[in-house]
This record gives sequence, structure tokens and C-alpha cells, in this order.
Amino acid sequence: MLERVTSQKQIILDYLRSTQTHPSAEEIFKAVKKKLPRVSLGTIYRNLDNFVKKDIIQEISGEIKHFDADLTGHHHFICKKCNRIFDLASFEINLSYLKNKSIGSIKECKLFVYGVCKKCNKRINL
Amino acid sequence: MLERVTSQKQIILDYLRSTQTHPSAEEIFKAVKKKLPRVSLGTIYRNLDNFVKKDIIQEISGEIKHFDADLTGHHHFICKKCNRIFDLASFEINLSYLKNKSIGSIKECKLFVYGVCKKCNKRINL
DNA sequence: ATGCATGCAAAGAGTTTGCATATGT
DNA sequence: ACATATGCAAACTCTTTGCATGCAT
Repeated sequence: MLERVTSQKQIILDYLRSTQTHPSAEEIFKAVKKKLPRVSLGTIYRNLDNFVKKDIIQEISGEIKHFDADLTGHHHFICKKCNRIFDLASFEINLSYLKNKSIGSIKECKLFVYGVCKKCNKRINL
Repeated sequence: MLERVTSQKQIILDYLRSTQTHPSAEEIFKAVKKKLPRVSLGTIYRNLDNFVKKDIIQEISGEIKHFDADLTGHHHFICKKCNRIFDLASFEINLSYLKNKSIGSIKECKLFVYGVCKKCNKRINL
């Protein structure tokens, strides 16, 4: 299978790399449609899946899948009120003790911090 | 709304508390059906949602939702081959630096460690 | 010219919900 | 007796897939 470069792929990736909002497939679809009105949701899903498989982007599993083109080792803060996802600066999680217990081989780890974001906090305090 | 005790609720919770396999709604449905053949999936979902809202169980979001009646602060190891979920003994994650940056108020955090479990590792090495 | 990628629409999985009935209080 | 919880089935959302066509190579 010899991979081809298409405008769909490029626009999807450009969009993901230009935003920090961790969009869902639906949101990506809407954004891409502005530049490519005839694009289909199927294409969005197919390409996102490929990008994840190739480690070009990462998937943030939750209620709905979200995607992130930032592959630097960072974690995520999820606001329980507005459901927005924020980046957390990278920090080391000490997994050394896990290696002794030998559950298996560790590939990566993802930390999700849940809470209420600044904006929503303000709203609540009104 | 005055809550009622039903055999459905009890059996669902008993099952969740008796297992360490972090079952999905479908798996819980099958297990409960053995004791209550006429139970419906809708009832399973409704009760699981209620239990989560009341903090009686926790939800482990992924491709498919999984549930866990163990509320002690532990994390999860997810095998990328067989998709089984294993408990990780509790360990402190140092979030102190986050408090300074004030993203918002932190309620909880969940760590997912991904890798390949012992069994699957063996299979691969055959 | 070839065959991979796309658009479209239908199908699929997982989950939610409306309503009449059953059941705990 | 009353109202909540249930079973059932339909509806819904998100995602995947089959197929004919389009387009990059």
C-alpha cells in the first residue's frame, strides 16, 4: 500500500496542529468543511485513525474521542462543567515501582486530572 | 424522589463488588442476567449512571465504558493487546506544582498506564 | 493507467429514553 | 395506594464500512 498525499489529509492535520482545543471528530469535520465543503465524516474518521496508528497524533479517550497533534509528553486537565480539555505541562510520573511488580511491559501512560476550570469556577461563584 | 431498594440494584452492585475485572455494561448485563433472567440493558445503564453520580462506583472511560466498584485511590493498567484492565496499587502523584499554576480546582486524577500484559507478552514471544 | 482515497449512505455498536407495567414503600 | 424502578423497544449518537467514483502517482 503506497500512501498518497491528499488535501483532506493535509487540511485535517494542519487544523489539528493549529489548535489547542483538543477537538472531537465532529469539530474537526466542521473546521475542515470550511476549506473543503464536500469533505465527509467518513474521511475524517479514516484519517484520524490512520494518524493515530502512525503516531502522528494522539487520541484522548473519554465520553467522546478527542484528538491532539501535540505529542510531547504532556497530560490533560478536563473541566467537569464545560468538558473542555486543557494541557498540563509535562511532569515526570515515577513508575519505577511498577517495573518491579512486572504487570507487563509499559508503553506509555496518560494522566487525566479532573476538576473545574477557572472560568467555570467564576460562574459558580456568582 | 425517595429511592427504592430493588433486587436489580443489589445484584448489579454485588456483582461489581465481587469482581476485579472492570466489566463493561454489556458484561454486567450478562452476569446479572444469570440471577435475574428478565433484566434489561436499560436498567443496567440507568443504575450504573446513578451509582456513578452517587460516587458508589467509578467509571473508567475508554473505547467502551468500564466500571469499578473499588473506590480506593488506585490507577489502571490497560493491555493494548487483550484490552483487559488491571489495577495498579495506589501511589501518590505529585500535583503540587499544578496548584501554583491554578488551572482551576482539582477534584481527582486518573492515571492510565498502557502496555502489554504478561500473558500477551508470552504469546508474542512464542 | 493504476489503485489508493474519497464521498455518500447504510449499517453497526453502545447508550439513552418514552411509556406502560410491576413492585417497593 | 402511590410513585419509583423496571422491561421493552424505539430512538439516538458516535463510529465504521461497502461501493462506485475521483484523483494522486
